[in-house]
Amino acid sequence: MTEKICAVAVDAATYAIDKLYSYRVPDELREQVQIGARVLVPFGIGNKRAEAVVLAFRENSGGRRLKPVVEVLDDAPVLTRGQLKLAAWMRERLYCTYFDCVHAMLPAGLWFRRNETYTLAPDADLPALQKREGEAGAVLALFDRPGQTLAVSDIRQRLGGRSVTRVLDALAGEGVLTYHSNTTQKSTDKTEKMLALDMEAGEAMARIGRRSPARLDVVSVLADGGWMSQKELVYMTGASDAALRDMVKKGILRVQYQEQLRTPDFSEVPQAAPPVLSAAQQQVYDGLAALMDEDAPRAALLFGVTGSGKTQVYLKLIEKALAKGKSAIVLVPEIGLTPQVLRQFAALFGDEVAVMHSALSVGERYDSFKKIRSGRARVVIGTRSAVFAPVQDLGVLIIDEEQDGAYRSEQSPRYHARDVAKYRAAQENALLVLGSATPSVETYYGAQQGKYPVFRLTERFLGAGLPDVLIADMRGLAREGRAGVIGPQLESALLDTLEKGKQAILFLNRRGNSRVIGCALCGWVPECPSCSTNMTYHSVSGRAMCHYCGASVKITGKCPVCGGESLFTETPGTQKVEEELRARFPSARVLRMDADTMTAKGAHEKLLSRFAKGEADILLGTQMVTKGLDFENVTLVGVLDADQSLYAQDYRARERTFSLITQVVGRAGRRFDTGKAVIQTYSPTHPVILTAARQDYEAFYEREMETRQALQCPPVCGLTVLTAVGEVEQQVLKSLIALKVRLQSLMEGQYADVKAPVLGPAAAQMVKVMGRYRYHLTMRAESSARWRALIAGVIREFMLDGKNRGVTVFADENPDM
DNA sequence: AGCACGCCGACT
DNA sequence: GTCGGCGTGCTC
Repeated sequence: MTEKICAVAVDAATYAIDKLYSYRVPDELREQVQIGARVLVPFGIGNKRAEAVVLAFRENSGGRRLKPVVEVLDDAPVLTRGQLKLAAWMRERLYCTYFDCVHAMLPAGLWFRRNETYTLAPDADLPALQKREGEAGAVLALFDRPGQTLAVSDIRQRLGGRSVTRVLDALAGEGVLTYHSNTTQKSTDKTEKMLALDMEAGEAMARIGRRSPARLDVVSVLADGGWMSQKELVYMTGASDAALRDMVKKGILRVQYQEQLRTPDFSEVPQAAPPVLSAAQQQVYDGLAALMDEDAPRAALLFGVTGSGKTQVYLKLIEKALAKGKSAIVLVPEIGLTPQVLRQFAALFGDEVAVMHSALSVGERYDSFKKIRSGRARVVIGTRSAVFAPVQDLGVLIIDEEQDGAYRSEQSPRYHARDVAKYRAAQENALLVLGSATPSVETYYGAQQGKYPVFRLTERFLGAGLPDVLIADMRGLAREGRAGVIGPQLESALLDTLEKGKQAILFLNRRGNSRVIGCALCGWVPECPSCSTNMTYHSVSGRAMCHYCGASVKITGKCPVCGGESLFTETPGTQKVEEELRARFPSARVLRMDADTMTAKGAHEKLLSRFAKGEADILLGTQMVTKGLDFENVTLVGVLDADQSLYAQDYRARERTFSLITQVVGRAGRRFDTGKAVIQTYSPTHPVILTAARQDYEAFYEREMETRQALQCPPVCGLTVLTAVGEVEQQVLKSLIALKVRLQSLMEGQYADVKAPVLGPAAAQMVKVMGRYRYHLTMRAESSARWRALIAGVIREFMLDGKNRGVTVFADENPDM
């Protein structure tokens, strides 16, 4: 028989050395090693055990002597061939390891806690063995008696933390020790003890006799022959656990353990009839349904203004997918996954719904995963990571609010759920629906290029009108000697609202830690002369800097345009604004909602429901208050600092600002025509603000495309950013400059075909995070296989080069910066 | 990233 | 003489 060899992706491998490693499959594991299953392999010089996923089988080892697979961790594959293919696809595009991708696809509960042990042979001559030389003797000295078992971690610790795997393996080879590993999954399958009668009810009664009333109750409760959980039975009859155990022993009851899923129980949500579509909705649905029927990779943009009822169309599409025997995935931004939305899905699809989002516990997520993988749930609703849900036979994949930034992962793998969704839909012949009221510029550009048909919903639900939009010019406020963040227009609108007993929502529109600087008198904002993008302020150096090319200008405290001396850097936080509100409107009840007050689980809902009940007059917060916009009594919405997001140095900043203002304005007038929106800005004539105020996406888009063309940013051009991070600033810069030189020289020779200018090094928005400095190199180039090979190659080379010790580098394509 | 190997200074 | 400092190179 020929040797069997498997190619695996190893967990312990870092990006620089990540590739497929070959291992010999011992004969006794031949049957168990399967593609997509996890195995334990010795890795590195120390042969430390590492988890790995089998990706393929190979014929020969190329003449090398291979290490053997130690153990098989899964009886059945945890990843399908399709998922393995997706992992390879992601790895190539996201500059990450196979295992990073695998981690993204599987719930944390599926991972293992490992406890490896070695047991001394029962017949070992311990005194003789302990006299042995070197490490072997030292290891054996830790044993007190033959047959004893010690954990590897324990042995290692007692020997001063050195790697001991090699000696242990050698001793195991001699037969002195035997290896054993207990791998326990982090989340175990939860079961529930179920009881039922094991004989006729009458006979059972007779056996028990009148002296045990609780037991008689148990029999009568179970008389219909059904199963009931022990927990419930105890609750209903008052019988003790011991009594029930005894009844089982006597043969009156029988036990069965039923798998229990820690998934939300929708059984009490009353079933609802499928939504009735309006004529416009029906037309859109028909178009999308026809695409789904083509059973080929299809993608479409559902461009529906706020309040036009996109969800109804989604529900109908999912219903159709189910009717065809297929599954559906709906992605929503974190903020959109409210209990109300869930109930809407549950009312239509009942127990076929599975939820996946980050607020679930490890166990809950694991159970949702199981419910989906087994096919018990065919409708998945969740946030970003739900795009990996292991549904069988995907029919439709919907991304709601596809422009939302929450679809991009901030940690490795830095995937964008929309990109993964596109790939999945294409691979699995599913329909991809990108839904939005303000599509991302990338998506709309794709639609304009003919990549996706566009379906439009332009009518507002129930014909609700737009609110009055007031663009409040904040320039010159400082000159008048007025301080604070609430301008006169907003102040009077607030007074008016409070007088009428209505409610108001105020947005503090800040993002991350970038500081926009500008003139409070004329609205001037510093711009990079070579990149024509806004610069952001760094208080450490007192300079405004460009994050693409690294150029900077000194901020003197005086506006170069009007000479004014009131430069704003950032608006105060929610706490400060709250104080100001209390001071100016002492009788108003203010509710603050921000990251600080929202740490507890479910705090969101609690706060919003208090607001909905009218327990407060003003709701103040960051983006997360958008959920409150649907409340009937809210007639005023204020955006306190539109500029903070507008001028952030990020080519998507204008797009985000447009989207936010559009949503705010669109929703404020949802129920009443009396709604009012106040947008405070230092740039009252900025096209983004003007187009958003009148909900004119097309005009915004036209203008924005011109800007992107001028800036050479996506979707016109690809952007690749290399970031170096390290504790010694000079070293980070030195390494990054060397990397730049290396890139440039490769693009002179071997990679001349993908030549692109390299900008930087430039400081990151946050130059120093937790004692580590970050600098960027920026390149404008189309991402192609060749380009990615160049980038991946230089990163690997960089990380393997001893000179760069202490500095790590990673790449991102079209990131949010 | 770990981890082992190897070559130098401070200690019993 | 040796214990342990961290520079260097490898991971089937």
